[in-house]
Amino acid sequence: MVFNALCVVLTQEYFVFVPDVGVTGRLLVRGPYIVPMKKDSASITIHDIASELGLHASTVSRALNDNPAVSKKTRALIQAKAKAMNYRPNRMAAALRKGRSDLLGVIVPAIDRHFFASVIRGIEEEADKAGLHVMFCQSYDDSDRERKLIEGLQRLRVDGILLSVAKDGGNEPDFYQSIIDSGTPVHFFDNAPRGFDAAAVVIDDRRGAYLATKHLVNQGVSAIAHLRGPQHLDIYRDRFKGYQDALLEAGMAVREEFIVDITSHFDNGRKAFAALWSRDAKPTGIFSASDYSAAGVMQAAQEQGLKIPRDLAVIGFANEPFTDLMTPTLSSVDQQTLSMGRKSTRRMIAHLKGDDSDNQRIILEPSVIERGSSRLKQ
Amino acid sequence: MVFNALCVVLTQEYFVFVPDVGVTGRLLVRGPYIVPMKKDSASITIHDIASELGLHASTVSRALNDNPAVSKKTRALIQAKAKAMNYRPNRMAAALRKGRSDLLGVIVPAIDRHFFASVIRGIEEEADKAGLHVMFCQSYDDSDRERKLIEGLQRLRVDGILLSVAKDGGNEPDFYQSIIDSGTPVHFFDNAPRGFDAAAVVIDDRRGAYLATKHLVNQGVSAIAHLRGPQHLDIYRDRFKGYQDALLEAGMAVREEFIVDITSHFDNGRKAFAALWSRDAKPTGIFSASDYSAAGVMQAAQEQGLKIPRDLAVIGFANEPFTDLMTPTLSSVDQQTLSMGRKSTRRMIAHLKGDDSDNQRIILEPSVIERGSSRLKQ
DNA sequence: TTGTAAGCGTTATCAT
DNA sequence: ATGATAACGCTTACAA
Repeated sequence: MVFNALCVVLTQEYFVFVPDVGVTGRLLVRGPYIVPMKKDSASITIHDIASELGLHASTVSRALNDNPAVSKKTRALIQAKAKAMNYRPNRMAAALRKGRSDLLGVIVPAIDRHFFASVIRGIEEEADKAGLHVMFCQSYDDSDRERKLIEGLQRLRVDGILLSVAKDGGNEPDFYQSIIDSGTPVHFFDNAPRGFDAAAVVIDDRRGAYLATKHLVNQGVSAIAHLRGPQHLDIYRDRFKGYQDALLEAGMAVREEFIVDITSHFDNGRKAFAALWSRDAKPTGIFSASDYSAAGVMQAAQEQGLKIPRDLAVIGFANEPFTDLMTPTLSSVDQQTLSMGRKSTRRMIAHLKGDDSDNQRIILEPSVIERGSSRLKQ
Repeated sequence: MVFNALCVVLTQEYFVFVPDVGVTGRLLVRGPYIVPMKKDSASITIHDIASELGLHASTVSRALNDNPAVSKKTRALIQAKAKAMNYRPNRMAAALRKGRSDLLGVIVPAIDRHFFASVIRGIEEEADKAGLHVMFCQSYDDSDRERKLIEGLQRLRVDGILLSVAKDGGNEPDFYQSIIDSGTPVHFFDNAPRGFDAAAVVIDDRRGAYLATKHLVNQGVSAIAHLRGPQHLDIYRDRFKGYQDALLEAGMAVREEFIVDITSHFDNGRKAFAALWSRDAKPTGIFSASDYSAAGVMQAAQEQGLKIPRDLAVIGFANEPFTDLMTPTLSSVDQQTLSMGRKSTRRMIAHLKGDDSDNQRIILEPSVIERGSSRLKQ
């Protein structure tokens, strides 16, 4: 019992009637007295509830956890009392005792990319269902920060980590393996390391790029450029491969002067346009590995007086919501983000329940979203 | 000590040499023996480190917390050992004992709105500096969910909660007051309840709206419509007031037919344009309380063949990054998001350190970002 | 059905 | 400078 208030009563005379005894009389009260204040709900424990009810803390614990061993009556009594006292179970204490925090750690490069916000939504849905809480962190694509975040989550004793690897590519597969070996389950999504068997849910980037490029081919575009992401990352290498697949299938050459290296930013799209238009051969279509860069290209092209899609058809990758706000709207590739989050989380939950056998790579199917920036026919 | 591996050795003969004693001989080993496996780093405790070093756990604790009472030598020894053993302090246990989790709870409507993602970045910066960890949650503007999240954070024993109130406005000021009374410090940002004294960092919405509308006036726009946010929310009432302030100052009437009620969505912008253009009087400028709706208006207007800003000048509110990607780029009002996050967090930290006197409303100054959608004069 | 007691991994207050 | 010990709030095996 904690005392946080001092009630000073020096001397006070009360006129009292005690009903149970039927006695009336005078009562002289002297002080000071220390009187317990109403406790903060954060400091109310099962012991407080127990003592109010003349029970033991263990019974209260059982009742609040719906343990069938406790009688219906006392359970109802206890639960009502807990509610009345505004009791908040201390999850730290429970976690410490149970050796399980019911916390899931999630690390993404940045939460304000719609792609990740949407995956997170999928994760949240499944975690909520399972009664897990989720701790989101941003690596800002910085692998040093990613390592620190992982260690922080381990200190918090999260039950598992869902990770989309930082795109600076600074952490080796060995590092991730060592985390898993240290006893923290790690499942990957989106950008997953290769080189060892780990549970992962990824998109088929090669096929997504193939479909996007093929879409341009189908629209009758014959000179297709590619804004290519950093080639030290698997996902961007795969997108480049898919681009080549579609060109080769259509009998078109992969032309060096039609490839511009970018990172996923708006300004890089503008620069890419400038680079392409400084060369002799001009493309009539662009497949960009990034929506942001595609948006930059569109803006720069329009400033040059080009009509999109007539003079230049554009398609991006990731289906960010702003693609729908542009003029014309920007075609893109959808990555089944919600599904990615849900699937990842469901597998992690299965893993935590003891099924740690599933360390396959699940590969989701992307789909092209056709919008104004690439619609030439029909 | 936990044993998680069984090493079965039935009978095995070893030829051994014991250097310290200088004895050579035969050793007959019988089994089975239970052999401790290398422990998961999550299960290594200060007791393990202590016993490896022949010290006591309390000394290890002191050393790892840089308590000056422990000698330089042993401290270095202990810290090296902890590193070698890949020790991860159990924050749950520390929090339980210290009565302080070093966790900050943050609730925002949605993390994929750039406004909130940016405030969060500011929060993260300051929290990192102070060694606090942050738990982000999304209310999706649902006040039921907001209540559940708050309770969840209380169970986690976060030291304080930073809250941007859900925009469905379902929770009364009394509710928030009761949370604070229950002992959990709550500071508000962005959308803060009125009716009681609570620490809050908000933007001067009225002034932001005034500046935006005045900007249109200065560009020579004479018929200015307003896409008006839900009037049960202070922030949108204020933006409406600022709009009126600027009109009155310019000697313009506030015309009923130029006001359309929206919620902050792209489609509502499109609908608003349709509504405005179905009426007799057509505006030549629009101040929208939301960037998303402003984007919708722009798109719908352009589809009708209107030239922006020539036929219709547009300015939004919030300065979402997509405003820079549009054609033309969309003017908006910046809300000092980073600053909002930083200031909020710094005050909460001061509060947690014992200074709970500061429950003022801090009001930040907004600024107009002029872009293509409203630039009529040079 | 309920009570008792031990223990989860720390930190803080004593001793030594 | 270090060790012993209790306590934080909970769960759970065991006892009654």
